[in-house]
Order: sequence, then structure tokens, then C-alpha cells
Amino acid sequence: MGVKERKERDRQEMRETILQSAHQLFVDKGFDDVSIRNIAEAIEYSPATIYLYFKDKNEIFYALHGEAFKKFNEFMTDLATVKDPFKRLIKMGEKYMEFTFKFPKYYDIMFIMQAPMDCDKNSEDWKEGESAHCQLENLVKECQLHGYFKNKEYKTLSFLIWSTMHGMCSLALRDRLKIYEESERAKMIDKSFKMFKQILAEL
Amino acid sequence: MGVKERKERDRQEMRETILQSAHQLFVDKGFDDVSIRNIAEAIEYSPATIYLYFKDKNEIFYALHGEAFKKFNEFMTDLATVKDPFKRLIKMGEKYMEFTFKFPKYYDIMFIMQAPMDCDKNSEDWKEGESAHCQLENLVKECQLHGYFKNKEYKTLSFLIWSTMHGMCSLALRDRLKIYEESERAKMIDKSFKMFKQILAEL
DNA sequence: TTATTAAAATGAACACTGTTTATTATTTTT
DNA sequence: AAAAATAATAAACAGTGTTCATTTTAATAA
Repeated sequence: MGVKERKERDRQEMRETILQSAHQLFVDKGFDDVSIRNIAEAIEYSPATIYLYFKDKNEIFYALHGEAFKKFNEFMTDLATVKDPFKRLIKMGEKYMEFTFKFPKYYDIMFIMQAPMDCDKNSEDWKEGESAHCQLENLVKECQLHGYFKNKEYKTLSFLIWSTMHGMCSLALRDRLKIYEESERAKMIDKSFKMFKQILAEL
Repeated sequence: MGVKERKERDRQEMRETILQSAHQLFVDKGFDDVSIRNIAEAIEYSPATIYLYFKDKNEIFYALHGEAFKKFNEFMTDLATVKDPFKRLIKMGEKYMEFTFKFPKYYDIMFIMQAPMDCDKNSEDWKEGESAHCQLENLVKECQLHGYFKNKEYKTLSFLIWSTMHGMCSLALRDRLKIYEESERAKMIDKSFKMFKQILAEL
């Protein structure tokens, strides 16, 4: 009598359906510009039904947040092909930027959006995020084994690197480069990243 | 017959009143959590009246955006007391962080918030922002005159410095330091900034 | 001072938003 | 086939930014 099991499967399926629609709408328009009614319409259910599967809009946020990090980690997998750890670190930076500008709504939900971040640190969704950060820290550590970053605490340096990358990306994403001529904006990011690479190399 | 002049004065006064209330509410609750009706109630006028003085909520955003930068520049004035340009740059970083955590809603509106940034680059409000950035660039240039940052393009380096500071501050403000233990979070920023200073000094 | 004109303020509405609840429709169990 | 449990919904609530026809207030002209 696997009726309970089937019910649970149906439930998960419905959650998945909702999340898929939410996801699609979200990537196009961003979290704030997608309403529960939009999602409901897309899956051809009433708005109230959504609330049978998700506590509120924020719970959908968490799920998408988790998905975004999953996508991010997948995006980073081919780093493994680069043998030299320092080169891999640089490649990681390049891919970080690529991800940012290819999936701006993801980046937003991952690192910028104000959202009740008082979530369960033990949840599935959160692990993907921790994994991403762990990868950076391990890579910095590995660099140290190869003679880079001497007399630098790897945790602190990792955060500093992340901050720098995030700073550039988020300023660009949130249109704070208007101080520069339009033609220079993209170049600014490039040159800045180049200089950053150089600084890291000489560290 | 200075009636037209007085009318214009009244108009500006009303704009000021609205802005002051908006400002107060905004600093407490943040832009998104302040409604036109809130502002209207505070100044004891009907919501529709606001629209006689501001095109929409975004125009109020612009004004507050400008005010924030003004406040920021004022906050930075006492940098002048530091003679050595490099020390002044470091002090600037310290004050940048101090401003961020003292006036988080300001920082938000200045550097993080998604808002139609397709504004008039020639407006009053914008100039304060440009001035702030100009100060950084000039300071970096001055450092170069004193032997710092050799073979580095000052514009690019300025942006890189800004990015790093913004990265640290905005990640903290938007609660993205949950990967670290609660007790370590504040220290992380401190240590990270310390390392940044060291790197800059050796550049 | 009164009538006319111009300006300012508003109440009410529109089309949205997230969310809750009482009601109805569908399944499962007895 | 009847009763119980589950799922889905329509309708409502309280809120949002914004617009517009109407009314109130102030300035000008007769």
C-alpha cells in the first residue's frame, strides 16, 4: 500500500514544477519582479495552491538560491583540467566573472539580494554555497604549497580575493560604473582584473 | 510683485519637507520599506500631493542618493588632516568602512540598490558621487608622486581599491558572511582589511 | 468687495502585491 | 456507497505605486 509514498512523490513533483516555473520567470525578470500570481498562472494553478507547497515567497527564494549555487558549482567543474594551482585560481576568477555576466539574476540571488539570510545553515541549499567557498579556500591553500602567498593566512586571503571579485562584479551589475565613459566600462573591469592577477602573482 | 518667486520658494520648501520625512523614514527602514503613503502621513498631506513635487518614487530615490553622497563627502573631510598621502589612503579605507556600518541604508542606496541608474549624469545629485570617486583617484595619483604604486595605472588601481572595499562591505551588509562562525565575522573584515593595507604598502 | 481665473490639494479609483481562510472538489478509506 | 481525509480554489484583506476628476484655496481682475 504505497499510497503514502506516491503522495509524497506527487508532492515533490509539484514542488519541482513550481520551482521550475519560478526559476524560468526569475531568470528572465528577477525575484522581485516575479509574483506568486505569475508563477501560479504559469503552472495553471491558483495562487493559493503555491502556499500548500511553500511557506511563503522566501522559501522559494531559498530553493532558487540553492539551485543557483548548484549551477555555479557545475559551472566551475572544468577548473579541474588546469593543473597548476595558481593558474587554476586565475581561471576561477575568470569563470567567476563569466558566470556573473552570463547569469546576472543568479548572481543577484547568491550574493547581492537582501533576503532573510537567517536560514538554516544545515540545509541542503546552504551546502552548495559552502562548497563553493571551500573550493576557493582549498585552492588558495594549494597555491601556498606551491610557494605562492607566503606568510599569508589562507582564510583571510581567500575572503580578500572573493571580496575583490565580488566588488568588481557587483558594482558592474548594479550599474555603478557610470562614472566612467560608456566605452571604457567593460575595459575597466578587464584592466582591473588584469592588475589584480599581476598583484596576486607578485604576492 | 515677487509672488512667482515666493511660489517657487514654497515649492522648494515643500520638496525639502517631503525629502526630510522621506529621509528620516528611509534611514530607519530602507527605501523599499517606506511607502509614499508613509511619507504622506508623516507630513500630513495626501499621498497624491507627493506626486505634485516628485515625478515618482524613483525621483525621491535620486534625491536621497544625492544626499547620501553629500553626507559621505562630509564624513570624509577630516582626511585632509593626514599629510602623508598613503596614510591618508588607508585612513580613507577605514572611514569608508566606518561609514558603511554606521549608515547602512545610505551605503545601500549609494552602491548596492538596484534602481534606475539611468539618471542624468549632469545633475546636482550626481556630482557629489563623482566628487567622491575623484577624491580617491587623486589620492592614488598623489601616492604615486610619493613613490607608491609604481608602474600602475592610477585609474585602474583606484577602481580595484574601491572594488575591494566595496566587496568586503557589501558582503557584510548583505549577510553573506554566514559561512564563518558568528564570532569570527567582524574579525574577518578586520583581518582582511589589514592584509589589504599590507598588500598596498608593498605594491 | 466681489467675480473670475489659476494653482494646489485631495478622495477615490485602478491594477497590482503577498498571504489567509472558508468553501468546494477530489481521493482515499471504511 | 458513505465517511473521512486531502487538495485546490475563490474571495477577501491589507498593503503597494500611481492617476485623475473633483474640490478647496489663493491670486488676479472688475
